[in-house]
Amino acid sequence: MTFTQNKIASILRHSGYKITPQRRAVLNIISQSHDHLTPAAIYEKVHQQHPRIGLVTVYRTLDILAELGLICEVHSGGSCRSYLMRRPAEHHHHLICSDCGAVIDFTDCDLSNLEQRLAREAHFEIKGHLLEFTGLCRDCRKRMKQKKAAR
Amino acid sequence: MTFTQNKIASILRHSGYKITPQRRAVLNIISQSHDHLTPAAIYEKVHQQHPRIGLVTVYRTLDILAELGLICEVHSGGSCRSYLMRRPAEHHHHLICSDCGAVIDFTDCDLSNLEQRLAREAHFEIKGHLLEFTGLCRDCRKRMKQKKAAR
DNA sequence: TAGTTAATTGAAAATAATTTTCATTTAGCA
DNA sequence: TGCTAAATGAAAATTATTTTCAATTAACTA
Ligand SMILES: [Zn+2]
Ligand SMILES: [Zn+2]
Ligand SMILES: [Zn+2]
Ligand SMILES: [Zn+2]
Repeated sequence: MTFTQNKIASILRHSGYKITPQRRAVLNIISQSHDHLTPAAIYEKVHQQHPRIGLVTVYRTLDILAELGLICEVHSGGSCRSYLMRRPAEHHHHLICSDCGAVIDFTDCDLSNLEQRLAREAHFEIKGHLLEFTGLCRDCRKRMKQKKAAR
Repeated sequence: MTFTQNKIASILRHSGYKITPQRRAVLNIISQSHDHLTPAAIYEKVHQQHPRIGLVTVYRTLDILAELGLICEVHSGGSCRSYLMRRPAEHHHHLICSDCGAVIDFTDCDLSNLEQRLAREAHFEIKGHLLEFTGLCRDCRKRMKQKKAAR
């Protein structure tokens, strides 16, 4: 479950941002897709429902949504800057299929031991972390097995 | 300690690549810097010693070196596509200072429990992971403290 | 060591990604 | 219903990356 429309609207408003149809449209697209989407892909989809929207607005909207933590940026695998809807409240990470790009969330990263050790050893004050696993999703594994069997 | 020049040359040659002065120069710059460098920054430095080198060659060289695992790509923090020398043989990760960009390596990530759990729950075949911590390095922490004290 | 050849290079052009500028429009509020 | 600051879209500007192609060169062979 993602944030509700209302919750999102309230967060935007409280941060001094207006709720515009364009911003709604971008949010809708991202929350409807389970995959991560590049700015260009988001633009394309939004554009179908909202032909007058500009790519610039998509970029600006993404910056705001990411800044507010409503969406998250995904890095692994080729293209930088893709976006995913953020699950509410909870810190989480992604499992990304290197074949089809499917994204699965997980929440219990439990890096606190590692974090403490590193902070101590490197005299770092750790503020955050980026953790992503890559591999093959269930479907892609199946597909590969079938291919192999067919040979 | 990074790979020796010879080791690197041998890896390149075994993969069918030639050892050119340009490739040497790019490797030297990356291995001499402890920070991660963008393609543009690498180009700038290489260019000083090697004025006739083109940015295109830098891009092509980076692609090859990354493909062979001799350097690694760093993602966090603003600009995508920065490169760091890879420490030999061992799997490792980075601590990145969000203030000055300093990079510190660490090796013992020990994500195997998490990995197994995720593989089981999500039916994923996990092939790799991306883990980076961000925070403040020793020096930047000091600097901040001094600033605070001065107020 | 000279000759051969496929890989590599650099310059320029092409393409793609992102940001800036600015005149016009609009959401949110009184 | 106005008012106003924020947001928008179009176009231009900037930045990042890739492609193309003729000239050069590293590595191998005779
Ligand atoms: Zn898949
Ligand atoms: Zn985490
Ligand atoms: Zn620092
Ligand atoms: Zn690891």
